[in-house]
Amino acid sequence: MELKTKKRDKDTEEFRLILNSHSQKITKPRIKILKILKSNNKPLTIAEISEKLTDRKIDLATIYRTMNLFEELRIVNQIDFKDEFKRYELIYDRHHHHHIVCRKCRKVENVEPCLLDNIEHYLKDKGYTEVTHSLEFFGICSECGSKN
Amino acid sequence: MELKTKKRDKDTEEFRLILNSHSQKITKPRIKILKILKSNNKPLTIAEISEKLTDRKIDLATIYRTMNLFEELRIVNQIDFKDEFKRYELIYDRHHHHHIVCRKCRKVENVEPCLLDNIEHYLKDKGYTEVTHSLEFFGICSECGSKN
DNA sequence: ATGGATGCAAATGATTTGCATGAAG
DNA sequence: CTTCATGCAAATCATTTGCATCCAT
Repeated sequence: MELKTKKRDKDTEEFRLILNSHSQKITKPRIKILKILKSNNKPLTIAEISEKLTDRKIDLATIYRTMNLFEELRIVNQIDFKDEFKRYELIYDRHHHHHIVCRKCRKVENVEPCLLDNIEHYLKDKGYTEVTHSLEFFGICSECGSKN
Repeated sequence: MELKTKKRDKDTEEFRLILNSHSQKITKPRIKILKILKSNNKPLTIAEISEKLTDRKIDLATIYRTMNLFEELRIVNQIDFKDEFKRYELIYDRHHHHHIVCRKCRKVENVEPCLLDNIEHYLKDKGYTEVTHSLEFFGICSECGSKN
């Protein structure tokens, strides 16, 4: 309880600084959404974010607007798992990584090594600036594979 | 004209074989859509496919159903450029490549080298099967960059 | 005070679906 | 002939938008 409160305050402080550095207003919905994103280790859909708001619900329109803002500010990354939902993940404090998604059970794991810096350099040589990339893997995980 | 007809017939023959090998019926809409995908070098949206149907229009519902079928059969790849539209590209006859999309003008170029086989092996070692990946790059192209 | 964020309701727009008809094997 | 694809219209559902109100600065 004591620990939890401490951690919460520390995160809040961090999020206030981030919003401030982008000249954005510090509001309850924004802080709450950032906390939910931080406490989850996988990309979340809008619906999942909404469900995790246990206390007071935030309007869906607000969540959509907030995520669009965060994406523009590059606070979150929009990730496509080739289903019908867009997913979002915090990027400000994580080292760059990717995902492997099971085509059957939709389980998500992180893929740590990022070996794409050389390709990004190649593109920069071609004249592109602000180069980023989006990389996701898809497969059948061992549990789903053995169940056939 | 003669050449064009020849080429058309050759493609048609190829597409008939592909559909046949998946026990799928050979229909005019399917052949037409495959031809459009083949004669374009970049991933197309449903709307773009529809526009390119100059002679007789195919119903949008049919295009959607066809693309969903082709995706399941792995005849096309669904590609996400982080805008509001899904895009589709033929995969059966191309060597694996990726894209670089300009964030401003949305120009698309191919990125040829694919250096990800080592990561796919790593994932297979972890127990995943049928591993594929989806990789797109985003940046500002030199024209858009100089225009500022 | 005041500009921007939120909530609510309504609109939008891509995608899906039900059903009758038509074409493929 | 029988199954399945197509066209059309209607439905669905994620996402956006307009507007009045509220809150952060």
